[in-house]
Amino acid sequence: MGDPASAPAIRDSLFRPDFLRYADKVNKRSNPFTSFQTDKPLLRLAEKQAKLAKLIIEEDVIVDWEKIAGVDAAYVGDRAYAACVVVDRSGRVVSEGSAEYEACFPYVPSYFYYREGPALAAVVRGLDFDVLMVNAHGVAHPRRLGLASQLGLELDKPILGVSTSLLIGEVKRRGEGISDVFLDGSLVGVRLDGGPPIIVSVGHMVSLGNAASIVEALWRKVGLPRPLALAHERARKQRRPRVSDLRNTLQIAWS
DNA sequence: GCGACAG
DNA sequence: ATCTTGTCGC
Repeated sequence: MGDPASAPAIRDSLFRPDFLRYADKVNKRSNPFTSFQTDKPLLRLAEKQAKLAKLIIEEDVIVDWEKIAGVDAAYVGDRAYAACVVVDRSGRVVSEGSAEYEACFPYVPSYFYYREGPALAAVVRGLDFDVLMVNAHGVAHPRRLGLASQLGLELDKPILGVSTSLLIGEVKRRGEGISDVFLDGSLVGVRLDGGPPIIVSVGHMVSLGNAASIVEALWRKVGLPRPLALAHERARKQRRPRVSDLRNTLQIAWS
Protein backbone atom coordinates (compact mmCIF):
# COMPACT_ATOMS: atom_id res chain seq x y z
CA MET A 1 0.00 0.00 0.00
CA GLY A 2 3.03 2.20 -0.09
CA ASP A 3 4.20 1.76 3.50
CA PRO A 4 5.84 -1.60 4.33
CA ALA A 5 5.68 -0.95 8.05
CA SER A 6 1.88 -0.87 7.83
CA ALA A 7 1.58 -4.33 6.30
CA PRO A 8 0.55 -6.07 9.56
CA ALA A 9 -2.24 -3.54 10.18
CA ILE A 10 -3.49 -3.83 6.60
CA ARG A 11 -3.49 -7.61 6.87
CA ASP A 12 -5.53 -7.47 10.07
CA SER A 13 -8.06 -5.18 8.41
CA LEU A 14 -8.52 -7.43 5.39
CA PHE A 15 -9.13 -10.51 7.52
CA ARG A 16 -11.92 -9.06 9.56
CA PRO A 17 -15.11 -11.17 9.25
CA ASP A 18 -16.98 -8.60 7.18
CA PHE A 19 -14.20 -8.54 4.61
CA LEU A 20 -13.91 -12.28 4.09
CA ARG A 21 -16.58 -12.42 1.37
CA TYR A 22 -14.57 -9.95 -0.68
CA ALA A 23 -11.30 -11.78 -0.05
CA ASP A 24 -12.88 -14.94 -1.45
CA LYS A 25 -13.82 -13.26 -4.74
CA VAL A 26 -10.46 -11.61 -5.13
CA ASN A 27 -8.58 -14.86 -4.75
CA LYS A 28 -10.63 -16.61 -7.44
CA ARG A 29 -10.46 -13.79 -9.93
CA SER A 30 -6.71 -13.44 -10.11
CA ASN A 31 -3.43 -14.30 -8.54
CA PRO A 32 -2.75 -11.46 -6.13
CA PHE A 33 0.96 -12.17 -6.24
CA THR A 34 1.31 -11.69 -9.99
CA SER A 35 -1.47 -9.29 -10.90
CA PHE A 36 -1.31 -7.00 -7.93
CA GLN A 37 -1.50 -3.30 -8.71
CA THR A 38 -1.36 -0.32 -6.44
CA ASP A 39 -0.90 3.40 -6.58
CA LYS A 40 0.56 3.25 -3.09
CA PRO A 41 -2.15 5.20 -1.28
CA LEU A 42 -0.38 5.20 2.08
CA LEU A 43 2.72 6.72 0.52
CA ARG A 44 0.65 9.54 -0.90
CA LEU A 45 -1.04 10.12 2.46
CA ALA A 46 2.32 10.06 4.24
CA GLU A 47 3.70 12.67 1.88
CA LYS A 48 0.67 14.84 2.44
CA GLN A 49 1.09 14.54 6.20
CA ALA A 50 4.73 15.52 6.03
CA LYS A 51 3.78 18.58 4.03
CA LEU A 52 0.92 19.60 6.34
CA ALA A 53 3.14 19.15 9.41
CA LYS A 54 5.01 22.29 8.45
CA LEU A 55 1.86 24.31 9.08
CA ILE A 56 1.55 23.26 12.71
CA ILE A 57 1.89 26.08 15.23
CA GLU A 58 3.42 24.84 18.47
CA GLU A 59 2.72 28.05 20.37
CA ASP A 60 -0.17 29.48 22.33
CA VAL A 61 -2.60 31.33 20.12
CA ILE A 62 -5.02 31.78 22.98
CA VAL A 63 -4.25 33.61 26.21
CA ASP A 64 -7.29 32.48 28.11
CA TRP A 65 -8.96 29.09 28.07
CA GLU A 66 -12.39 28.83 29.58
CA LYS A 67 -14.08 26.03 27.70
CA ILE A 68 -12.21 22.77 27.19
CA ALA A 69 -13.72 20.11 24.95
CA GLY A 70 -13.00 16.41 24.79
CA VAL A 71 -13.87 14.21 21.81
CA ASP A 72 -13.90 10.46 21.39
CA ALA A 73 -15.53 7.74 19.32
CA ALA A 74 -16.79 4.22 19.99
CA TYR A 75 -17.35 1.65 17.24
CA VAL A 76 -19.60 -1.09 16.03
CA GLY A 77 -17.60 -2.40 13.12
CA ASP A 78 -16.86 0.69 11.05
CA ARG A 79 -19.80 2.63 12.39
CA ALA A 80 -18.37 5.40 14.57
CA TYR A 81 -20.37 6.92 17.41
CA ALA A 82 -18.64 10.17 18.24
CA ALA A 83 -19.19 12.30 21.30
CA CYS A 84 -17.95 15.66 22.46
CA VAL A 85 -18.19 17.08 25.97
CA VAL A 86 -17.28 20.67 26.83
CA VAL A 87 -16.33 21.57 30.40
CA ASP A 88 -15.24 24.75 32.16
CA ARG A 89 -12.01 25.16 34.14
CA SER A 90 -13.55 23.53 37.18
CA GLY A 91 -14.61 20.52 35.16
CA ARG A 92 -18.32 21.24 35.05
CA VAL A 93 -20.10 20.22 31.88
CA VAL A 94 -21.04 23.21 29.75
CA SER A 95 -22.38 21.49 26.64
CA GLU A 96 -22.15 18.25 24.71
CA GLY A 97 -22.98 16.69 21.40
CA SER A 98 -23.16 13.45 19.44
CA ALA A 99 -22.67 12.28 15.87
CA GLU A 100 -22.56 9.12 13.80
CA TYR A 101 -20.18 8.51 10.94
CA GLU A 102 -19.31 5.54 8.75
CA ALA A 103 -15.54 5.17 8.88
CA CYS A 104 -14.12 4.38 5.44
CA PHE A 105 -10.51 3.72 6.44
CA PRO A 106 -9.01 0.97 8.61
CA TYR A 107 -6.98 1.59 11.71
CA VAL A 108 -3.36 1.81 10.65
CA PRO A 109 -0.80 3.21 13.11
CA SER A 110 0.35 6.70 12.05
CA TYR A 111 -2.71 7.07 9.77
CA PHE A 112 -5.24 7.19 12.59
CA TYR A 113 -6.65 10.52 11.42
CA TYR A 114 -7.99 8.96 8.25
CA ARG A 115 -10.09 6.54 10.25
CA GLU A 116 -11.33 8.61 13.17
CA GLY A 117 -10.77 12.21 12.09
CA PRO A 118 -13.97 12.64 10.04
CA ALA A 119 -16.20 11.38 12.87
CA LEU A 120 -14.54 13.68 15.39
CA ALA A 121 -14.76 16.67 13.05
CA ALA A 122 -18.46 15.97 12.59
CA VAL A 123 -19.31 15.92 16.28
CA VAL A 124 -17.27 19.03 17.06
CA ARG A 125 -19.12 21.02 14.43
CA GLY A 126 -21.48 23.56 16.00
CA LEU A 127 -20.04 23.34 19.53
CA ASP A 128 -18.29 26.26 21.16
CA PHE A 129 -14.97 25.79 22.98
CA ASP A 130 -11.51 27.30 23.38
CA VAL A 131 -9.34 24.21 23.40
CA LEU A 132 -9.99 20.69 22.19
CA MET A 133 -8.40 17.53 23.54
CA VAL A 134 -8.41 14.20 21.81
CA ASN A 135 -7.38 10.65 22.63
CA ALA A 136 -4.40 10.48 20.27
CA HIS A 137 -0.99 11.99 19.62
CA GLY A 138 -0.20 15.35 18.09
CA VAL A 139 3.35 16.09 16.95
CA ALA A 140 4.63 12.98 18.73
CA HIS A 141 4.21 11.22 15.42
CA PRO A 142 6.59 9.81 12.78
CA ARG A 143 5.81 12.71 10.45
CA ARG A 144 4.95 15.17 13.21
CA LEU A 145 1.27 15.05 12.30
CA GLY A 146 -0.73 12.76 14.54
CA LEU A 147 -4.51 12.85 14.56
CA ALA A 148 -4.54 15.72 17.07
CA SER A 149 -2.44 17.88 14.76
CA GLN A 150 -4.17 16.94 11.53
CA LEU A 151 -7.60 17.50 13.09
CA GLY A 152 -6.38 20.83 14.46
CA LEU A 153 -5.44 21.99 10.99
CA GLU A 154 -8.80 20.95 9.62
CA LEU A 155 -10.75 22.68 12.39
CA ASP A 156 -8.32 25.60 12.69
CA LYS A 157 -8.66 25.36 16.46
CA PRO A 158 -6.27 24.98 19.42
CA ILE A 159 -5.95 21.28 20.17
CA LEU A 160 -3.79 18.89 22.19
CA GLY A 161 -3.34 15.14 22.22
CA VAL A 162 -3.55 12.76 25.18
CA SER A 163 -2.55 9.13 24.93
CA THR A 164 -1.88 6.20 27.24
CA SER A 165 0.84 4.68 25.11
CA LEU A 166 3.70 5.90 22.99
CA LEU A 167 3.58 5.78 19.19
CA ILE A 168 7.14 6.96 18.68
CA GLY A 169 9.86 8.78 20.60
CA GLU A 170 12.16 8.31 23.57
CA VAL A 171 11.12 9.00 27.14
CA LYS A 172 13.59 10.69 29.49
CA ARG A 173 12.81 11.51 33.08
CA ARG A 174 12.76 15.23 33.78
CA GLY A 175 11.67 15.28 37.40
CA GLU A 176 9.14 14.12 39.93
CA GLY A 177 6.03 12.95 38.10
CA ILE A 178 7.04 14.16 34.66
CA SER A 179 9.13 12.92 31.74
CA ASP A 180 9.97 14.35 28.35
CA VAL A 181 9.34 12.65 25.02
CA PHE A 182 12.00 13.27 22.40
CA LEU A 183 11.93 12.57 18.68
CA ASP A 184 15.05 13.17 16.62
CA GLY A 185 16.42 15.31 19.41
CA SER A 186 13.45 17.63 19.70
CA LEU A 187 10.86 17.72 22.47
CA VAL A 188 7.54 16.46 21.12
CA GLY A 189 5.66 15.66 24.29
CA VAL A 190 5.61 15.06 28.02
CA ARG A 191 4.59 12.03 30.05
CA LEU A 192 2.76 12.69 33.28
CA ASP A 193 3.65 9.97 35.79
CA GLY A 194 2.60 9.24 39.33
CA GLY A 195 -0.06 6.75 38.36
CA PRO A 196 -0.87 5.09 35.05
CA PRO A 197 1.12 7.47 32.82
CA ILE A 198 -0.47 9.58 30.11
CA ILE A 199 1.35 11.28 27.28
CA VAL A 200 0.51 14.83 26.28
CA SER A 201 1.60 16.38 23.01
CA VAL A 202 0.94 19.52 21.05
CA GLY A 203 -1.79 19.25 18.48
CA HIS A 204 -1.98 22.74 17.07
CA MET A 205 -1.97 26.35 18.25
CA VAL A 206 -1.02 25.54 21.86
CA SER A 207 2.36 25.28 23.58
CA LEU A 208 3.49 22.03 25.15
CA GLY A 209 3.71 23.69 28.55
CA ASN A 210 0.20 25.00 28.37
CA ALA A 211 -1.10 21.73 26.97
CA ALA A 212 0.35 19.91 29.96
CA SER A 213 -1.07 22.38 32.47
CA ILE A 214 -4.53 22.20 30.90
CA VAL A 215 -4.46 18.43 31.15
CA GLU A 216 -3.16 18.41 34.70
CA ALA A 217 -5.93 20.79 35.77
CA LEU A 218 -8.53 18.27 34.63
CA TRP A 219 -6.72 15.05 35.50
CA ARG A 220 -6.95 13.14 38.76
CA LYS A 221 -3.72 11.17 38.38
CA VAL A 222 -5.68 8.20 37.08
CA GLY A 223 -7.41 7.42 33.83
CA LEU A 224 -7.93 10.13 31.25
CA PRO A 225 -8.54 13.85 31.92
CA ARG A 226 -12.20 14.60 32.64
CA PRO A 227 -13.31 15.87 29.20
CA LEU A 228 -11.96 12.75 27.52
CA ALA A 229 -13.35 10.42 30.16
CA LEU A 230 -16.80 11.98 29.75
CA ALA A 231 -16.62 11.91 25.94
CA HIS A 232 -15.52 8.28 26.05
CA GLU A 233 -18.41 7.34 28.29
CA ARG A 234 -20.93 9.25 26.17
CA ALA A 235 -19.64 7.71 22.95
CA ARG A 236 -19.97 4.19 24.32
CA LYS A 237 -23.52 4.78 25.49
CA GLN A 238 -24.45 5.92 22.00
CA ARG A 239 -23.70 2.56 20.46
CA ARG A 240 -26.48 0.15 19.66
CA PRO A 241 -27.27 -2.10 22.61
CA ARG A 242 -25.31 -5.32 22.47
CA VAL A 243 -26.05 -8.68 24.08
CA SER A 244 -23.67 -8.04 26.95
CA ASP A 245 -25.47 -4.79 27.70
CA LEU A 246 -28.95 -6.31 27.42
CA ARG A 247 -28.06 -8.85 30.08
CA ASN A 248 -28.01 -6.15 32.76
CA THR A 249 -31.39 -4.85 31.65
CA LEU A 250 -32.90 -8.33 31.73
CA GLN A 251 -31.54 -9.06 35.19
CA ILE A 252 -33.15 -5.91 36.46
CA ALA A 253 -36.46 -6.87 34.83
CA TRP A 254 -36.39 -10.34 36.37
CA SER A 255 -35.49 -9.32 39.88
C1' DG B 1 17.95 -6.51 8.25
C1' DC B 2 14.22 -6.90 11.62
C1' DG B 3 11.11 -4.90 14.56
C1' DA B 4 8.49 -1.23 16.82
C1' DC B 5 3.38 1.08 15.88
C1' DA B 6 -2.02 6.13 18.95
C1' DG B 7 -7.50 4.10 18.73
C1' DA C 1 -11.06 0.01 19.19
C1' DT C 2 -13.72 -4.67 20.08
C1' DC C 3 -14.70 -9.62 21.74
C1' DT C 4 -15.84 -10.83 27.26
C1' DT C 5 -16.52 -13.60 33.47
C1' DG C 6 -14.85 -13.72 37.03
C1' DT C 7 -11.61 -12.28 40.08
C1' DC C 8 -7.76 -10.12 42.96
C1' DG C 9 -7.14 -6.08 45.80
C1' DC C 10 -7.46 -1.40 47.98
